[in-house]
Amino acid sequence: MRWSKALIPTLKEVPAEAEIVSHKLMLKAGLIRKVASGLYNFLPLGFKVYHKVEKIIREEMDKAGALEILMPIMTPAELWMETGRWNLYGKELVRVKDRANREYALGPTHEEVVTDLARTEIKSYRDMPKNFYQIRNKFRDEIRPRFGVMRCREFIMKDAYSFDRNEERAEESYKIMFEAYKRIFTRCGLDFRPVEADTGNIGGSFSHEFMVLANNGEEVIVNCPACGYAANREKAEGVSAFCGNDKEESKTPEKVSTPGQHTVEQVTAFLKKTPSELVKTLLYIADGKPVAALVKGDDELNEHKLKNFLKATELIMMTAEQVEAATKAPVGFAGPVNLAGMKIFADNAVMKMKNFVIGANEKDMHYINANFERDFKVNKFLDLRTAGEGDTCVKCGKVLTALRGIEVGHTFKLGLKYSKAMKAEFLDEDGKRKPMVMGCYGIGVTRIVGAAIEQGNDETGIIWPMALAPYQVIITALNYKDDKIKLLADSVYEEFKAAGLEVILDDRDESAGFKFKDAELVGIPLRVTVGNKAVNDGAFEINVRKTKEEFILKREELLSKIKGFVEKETAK
RNA sequence: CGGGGCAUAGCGCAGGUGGCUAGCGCGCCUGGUUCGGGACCAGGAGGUCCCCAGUUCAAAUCUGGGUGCCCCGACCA
Repeated sequence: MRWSKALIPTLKEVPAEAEIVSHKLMLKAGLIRKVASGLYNFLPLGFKVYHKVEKIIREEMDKAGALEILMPIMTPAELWMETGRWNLYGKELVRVKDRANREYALGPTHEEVVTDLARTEIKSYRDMPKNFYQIRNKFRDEIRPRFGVMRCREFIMKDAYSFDRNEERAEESYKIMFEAYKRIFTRCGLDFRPVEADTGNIGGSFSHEFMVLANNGEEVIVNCPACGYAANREKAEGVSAFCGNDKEESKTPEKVSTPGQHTVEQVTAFLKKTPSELVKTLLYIADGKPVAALVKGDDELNEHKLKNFLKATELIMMTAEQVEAATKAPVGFAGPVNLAGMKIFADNAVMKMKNFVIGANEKDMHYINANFERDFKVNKFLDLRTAGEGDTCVKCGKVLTALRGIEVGHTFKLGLKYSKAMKAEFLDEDGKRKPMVMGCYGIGVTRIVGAAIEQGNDETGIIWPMALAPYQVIITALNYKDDKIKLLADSVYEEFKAAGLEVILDDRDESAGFKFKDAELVGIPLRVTVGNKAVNDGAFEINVRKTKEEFILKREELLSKIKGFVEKETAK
């Protein structure tokens, strides 16, 4: 490609809308342009990178035995009703009507559609295992699209779905995908980590997320450097550093006045205690029923854990009015004593506490020296708190750390959730009809482009991993109007092209500095400068974007050295 | 969904106490000079001042309503 013929609209100033570095650089380097909130045009350079990611994914999926198909974006409501997700998915589902007023969802994921396909086409255990995948646009009406291509309303996802005759085979399929994912992200040149994750909206028995490690990541990963345990914060387990004071003598409970003290910090400071000596009572409505959750004052309740335990489809914190109705006291004084009409669940860390502070369900009043059993009953102790940095690892007992990550892939072992709901059955060897055991596996293809930049950049611009770079080499022809330089630059360009290198020739009538800056911004891994030094002395300056190394090559060694470098840098 | 902010040329911004032809930098076009780190000179093009209504002799500017975009929050006991 000749730069003069391309469309690479680099910017000196970034549009004010961009917040994080990858978004800024994608705009600045002319990779994307916004159409509306959460909707982007991919310009030629950005789309080239996208294609590189897509190619790697397709190669690895095919190698893993998955079968590429194409399913419609517009999917009939009836399918979604079969699994109940027409209602469950909520506002995130983009719904459209056709001229006959029939309803459709623009697919946010395709479990219903593939399961429908599988139930008609897979009839026997002999037809399995099967793994269908597609690479397509997905639609999710996000509450808040943000960070450019990271969280979009329309994005491109690779989604795969496996069908097996039993649990064991399904686990094999899962493992095959897990390994394929590791290869995919490795080949993309990303620093990533698979972590245990919550199953969320998709459902199923267990899942892993593939996180690209980055400071701007939306996800928090709880990680044990000692044993390798790693999980999404939504799911992670950890033991609170404070382990309780259950050896203490039980003291007499006492109602104390705490006028105007609402928050944990206020109450404990007022009573000259620490937050870890207080148990906070959080009130929720779970599928219409009130529940109370107790966690230590300095811990955070993990709503995912509570929701999963209750098997609730909806878990909403009570409004101030609901709290008043339930506790007969304003918000800030809720406690577990005499809390009528609801079940009380407490975090494991609370179990060992003694003589703690709780709300008294009375305006401006708290109890001190409260204890379990004597003062109130707990229906069940379980892991309810959000784990974090400084906790003790449940696997090995060492200290946990926290990392930030961008979720680029997610694998789920679905089990029978969809096959049962949609009657996707097959005839097994024993002549019995059985539901297929499913797995599903997603990769955010467009998101990988952003994640790669988030991981590879410096003050001058993007630093692409070789495997994702839109071009492997840029030939910067200084003063292309000069016939000698033009002739020489063209000959190098043609030679590289013929040798199969992905090369762009900067033949624009711009100053040297301008072209160097653009090459660095756009992040081409290798730059060959053709100027007077090349014409007069046969000295071609090579610049390595990533390391800022600089060296001089002779004309005849250019191709082989450059080619060697590209091959070495491309992860296999 | 709650809170906050912004909206003026392709991008970044100024103007705003109502007033005459709406500016600046970058980018863009023409010509010339330059040519190894975002060059210089001269000339030029480009605007429904987000939209609708109101106040007024007069609205980018004041008032009301709407829309779009961005940020924060949705962990409060």
